[in-house]
Amino acid sequence: MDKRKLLLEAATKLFVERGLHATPTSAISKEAGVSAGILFHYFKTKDDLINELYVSLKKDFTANILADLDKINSKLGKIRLIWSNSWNWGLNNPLKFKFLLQIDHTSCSVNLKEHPELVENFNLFINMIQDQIDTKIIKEIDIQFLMNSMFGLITSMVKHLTEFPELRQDQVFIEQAWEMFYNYLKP
Amino acid sequence: MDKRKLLLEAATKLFVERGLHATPTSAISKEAGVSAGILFHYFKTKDDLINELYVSLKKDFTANILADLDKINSKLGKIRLIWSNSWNWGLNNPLKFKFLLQIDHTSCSVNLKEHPELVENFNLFINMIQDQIDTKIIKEIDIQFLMNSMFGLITSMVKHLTEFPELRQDQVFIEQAWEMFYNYLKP
DNA sequence: ACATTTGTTGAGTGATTAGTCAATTTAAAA
DNA sequence: TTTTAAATTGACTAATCACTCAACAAATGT
Repeated sequence: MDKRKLLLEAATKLFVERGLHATPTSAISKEAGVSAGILFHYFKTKDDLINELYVSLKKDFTANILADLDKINSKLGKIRLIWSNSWNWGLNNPLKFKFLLQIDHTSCSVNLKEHPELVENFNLFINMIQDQIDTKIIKEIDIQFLMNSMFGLITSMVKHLTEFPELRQDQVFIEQAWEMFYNYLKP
Repeated sequence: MDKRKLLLEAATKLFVERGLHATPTSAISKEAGVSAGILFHYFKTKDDLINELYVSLKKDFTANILADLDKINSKLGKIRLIWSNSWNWGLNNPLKFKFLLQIDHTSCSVNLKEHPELVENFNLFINMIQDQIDTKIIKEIDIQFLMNSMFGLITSMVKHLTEFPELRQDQVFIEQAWEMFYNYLKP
């Protein structure tokens, strides 16, 4: 029974259900089934909890979307894998996914650049794309822009499929959307 | 000096800058340059203010993206116009745009379906797309899914262009992104 | 001119919240 | 076993917040 973990999970659930502004720390500890005080044993402040939760989920996400990348040889295949990895993580972790989205759209003083693990994965992605541009596998394009478009597209589609699960022939959508996106990336 | 309007504008700014959870009503009235009490003359509660702000901006947005639609005859041209209208509204109203995004990604008990004006515009859009599917101008696709993908893509790109204005050859991006999306829509 | 409504103020209130802390339990080390 | 350290509790506090209200000002109608 790792109470720290219980707190983080309870927080994720409540933040997504009610929003940051309507989730007191007392509700979090109650949901986690622990005392009110222990929250401040593991986290200095409420903001600190939000921060740590966000960073840990972001790490979870980036680690997962880069999984098995070395098993693919084709350069294009690598982007394609990242594409479906992101998609699958989103569909398999709807709560975590919604929490990340929520924070990404709120001013929340979380500085991701302080976390070397994240910066490293981020650079890995950037370098990979740059290499693909250099070798003319994809067209000349601002990489940040590409990244945001890509995740923006995935995000909105995953959000929709999570809301309307009856639609889910997941893999079909992944494939179709990928084709659209690759059409855009082609030189 | 419409104090109601001043309050809404101040609220938009502060909500975007600090987030809902870190913006007390006192800060809003201070930013607006009015007394603390008057906020509750114009809005029953803080949530009520958030609600009214959101609905009014959503109306502003939908009204604008459907503007001049009757001046275009080509069916495809109509979607294309909605595309660039959305894009332009986002770029021209960055604060309002970010606020809408923020609420859309937070659980906030705002019920848009209570507002006939919004429902009407929403149906207008849906019917237009359905007609285009029927006349084989675009492919068979779940309309809600199409809508979310479309606005998801626009959203992420607008967000990026707002953050990095140096990139902005706006119209080029609008055109390129539209081509990608149309490629997806083609039967 | 007066009366009536509407807009505006800001000090005040009760409720809620983040965060503390002394006391107690549990676990680990010696 | 004894000692020491770490985890856990929940009542408590100080601060903050949403919201009220009595008093006043401005506008509007008669």
